[in-house]
Amino acid sequence: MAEGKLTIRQIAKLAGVSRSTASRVLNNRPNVSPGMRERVQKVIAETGYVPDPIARSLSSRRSKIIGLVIPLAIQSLFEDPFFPRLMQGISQGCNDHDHTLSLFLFHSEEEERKLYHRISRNRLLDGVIVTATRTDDPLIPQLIANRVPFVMHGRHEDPRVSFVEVDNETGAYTAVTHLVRLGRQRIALITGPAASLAAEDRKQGYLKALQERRVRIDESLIVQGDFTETSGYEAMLRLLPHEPAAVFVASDTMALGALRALREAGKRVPDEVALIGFDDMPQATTAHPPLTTIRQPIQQTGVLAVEMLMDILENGAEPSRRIILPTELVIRASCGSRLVG
Amino acid sequence: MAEGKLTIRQIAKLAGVSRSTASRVLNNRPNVSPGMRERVQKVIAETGYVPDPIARSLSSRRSKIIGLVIPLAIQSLFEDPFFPRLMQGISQGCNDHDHTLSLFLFHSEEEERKLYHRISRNRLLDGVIVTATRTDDPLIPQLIANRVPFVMHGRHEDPRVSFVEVDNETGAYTAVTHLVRLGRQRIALITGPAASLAAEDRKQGYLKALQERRVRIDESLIVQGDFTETSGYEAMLRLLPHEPAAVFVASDTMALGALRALREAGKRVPDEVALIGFDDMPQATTAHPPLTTIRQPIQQTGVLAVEMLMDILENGAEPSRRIILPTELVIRASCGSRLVG
DNA sequence: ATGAAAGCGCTAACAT
DNA sequence: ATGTTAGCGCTTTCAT
Repeated sequence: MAEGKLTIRQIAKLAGVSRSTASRVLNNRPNVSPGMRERVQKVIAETGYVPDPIARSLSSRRSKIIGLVIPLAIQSLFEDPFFPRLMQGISQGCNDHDHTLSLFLFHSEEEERKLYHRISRNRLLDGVIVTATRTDDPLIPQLIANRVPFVMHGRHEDPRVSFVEVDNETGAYTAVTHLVRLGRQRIALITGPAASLAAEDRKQGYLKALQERRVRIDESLIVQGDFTETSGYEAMLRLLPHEPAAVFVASDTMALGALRALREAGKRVPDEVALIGFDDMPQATTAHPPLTTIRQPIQQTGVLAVEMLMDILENGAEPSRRIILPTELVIRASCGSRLVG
Repeated sequence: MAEGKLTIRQIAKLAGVSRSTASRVLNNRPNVSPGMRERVQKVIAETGYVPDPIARSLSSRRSKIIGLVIPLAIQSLFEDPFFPRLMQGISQGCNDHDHTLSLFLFHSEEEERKLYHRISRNRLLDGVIVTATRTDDPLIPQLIANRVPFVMHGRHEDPRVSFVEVDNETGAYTAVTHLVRLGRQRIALITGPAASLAAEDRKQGYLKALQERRVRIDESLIVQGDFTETSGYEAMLRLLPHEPAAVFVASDTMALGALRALREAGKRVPDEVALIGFDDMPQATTAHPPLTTIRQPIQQTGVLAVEMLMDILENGAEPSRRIILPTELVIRASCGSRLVG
């Protein structure tokens, strides 16, 4: 079976056609007679031939590889269950569209700088998906300057940037409104890092919900975390002296931390303090008590990010695209009511 | 600055040398006079030229891309904090060795089959890292048959397979011995899936520790989980009627589930039931009570897997390599003693 | 030490 | 509908 290396030349020879014809059937292109097509396909099947993607890339100028870049600035979050979900979605999108996924993580600023340069100037990647990062992450302008097609996962303020995100503000608004309707006073907020637009949007949703209900904003009821469990724990500790009756926590992971602080302080949830998280991670279900939360379709955002990128690859980056997906309130025990608000 | 597309030809022209010379300095090869070398380097720096990796790959037959394959069989575990850690290690290894990492996940058996075929026959990847999977995963023989250099993360029984793993048996042995020394009777085991060699090795360690102390093995104290939190919970539920005084749980994630079952059953940990997990995940520290566990150097195994693969790439796959890393007992509150056994 | 030239395996424009 | 041919951008003999 293995007569010489298996190249399109071999296939063409074995099928008794020219390389172009072999190439045509390989790429499912028209202008091949049914008989020829079948003959070539038979040879391909028999030999198990797979065209060399490198050679293909060189001549077609499309590598069919896209990069997923997770900047250093948010790598502390990489252990959050959020990422596996996102990666599953992105991987699925890639597989669906017959592309290979490359993953870029960094372990020092120097490494990041070096790879940012490569990613933007290299022609290895057809396009890039960048996860939400500091708004001033230098990768974004670099990608734009070098005309590398890319999509952000999470919104970005530059109007030229295409992104897919989730309606964080409305999600947070829904959560807080739910707490208000349940009659909770003194609703606190554990927010995410200041540099995160998602965190910022969730904070806006919180503020909007309270303002709409004419509730005075109490700054001492707003503390900042960084999306990690520990930061949720510490934030709750700082909140405790101010006696919140409810807390909207900007991520489930932080909510788990808050829950831990509450348990150690002997506070009953939801009786004394009601809690609502954000994300709807698997752990939300098994938490004690189970966490009411705002579900966001993470995996789907991954699939859509790939789809958006494919669209850009085919039709150009302009005009920029935006997709904003809705969230959903999932009521469990931690908010003190199974009533839908 | 941008006169024509930036190719090695341009660089050579700008530096006033031939392409060969430009190529030599690009690849840090000898036989270039210092003066020439400097001139070329200057041009490269000024233009920000990055050689096209695709063209490079085609002519050098080395893509500098390695694949990380996570088979469908274990994708339910992909949300375990284990994976981000592993991926960070592997990514670090790749960056250190100037290689790109591609990630392969699957979402159906058909997709897996198709991609297995490509991965093995494609010359896109220089090599592959495969995470521990079913012992009969068809990928392994396919990679061998097609002479694709690869390394397994987790041991494999085929003697031709190179792998890096952790000393699971000794780790488990240490954990159980610790429980014995603390005077616990009726030490139970929550094990991982039968198809997992790591789970099997941990079970062997459990058995060995008990046998060595002449403790009778009680089959009703051995229940199987699948490494997920829920399975740990359910396993503990099944264990409860048999009144174990201690449980060695084959992963921290399952231990968290066991802890939940224990809490709901009103059992005090460690007073009534002592617990030791495996992995030393971040959650082990913040669990209630904090989890005594067997720490395994996950990230390091990732780095080493890449290093082993690089070695194979340079020096051939034979003889097969094996690295087995030691584990470490980390004593916290859940085992009922801070005494080192 | 340097350069000329032959590929690497494929796609795509062009010719038939 | 099919075949011929010229690259894609680089590495790598082989001359010099």
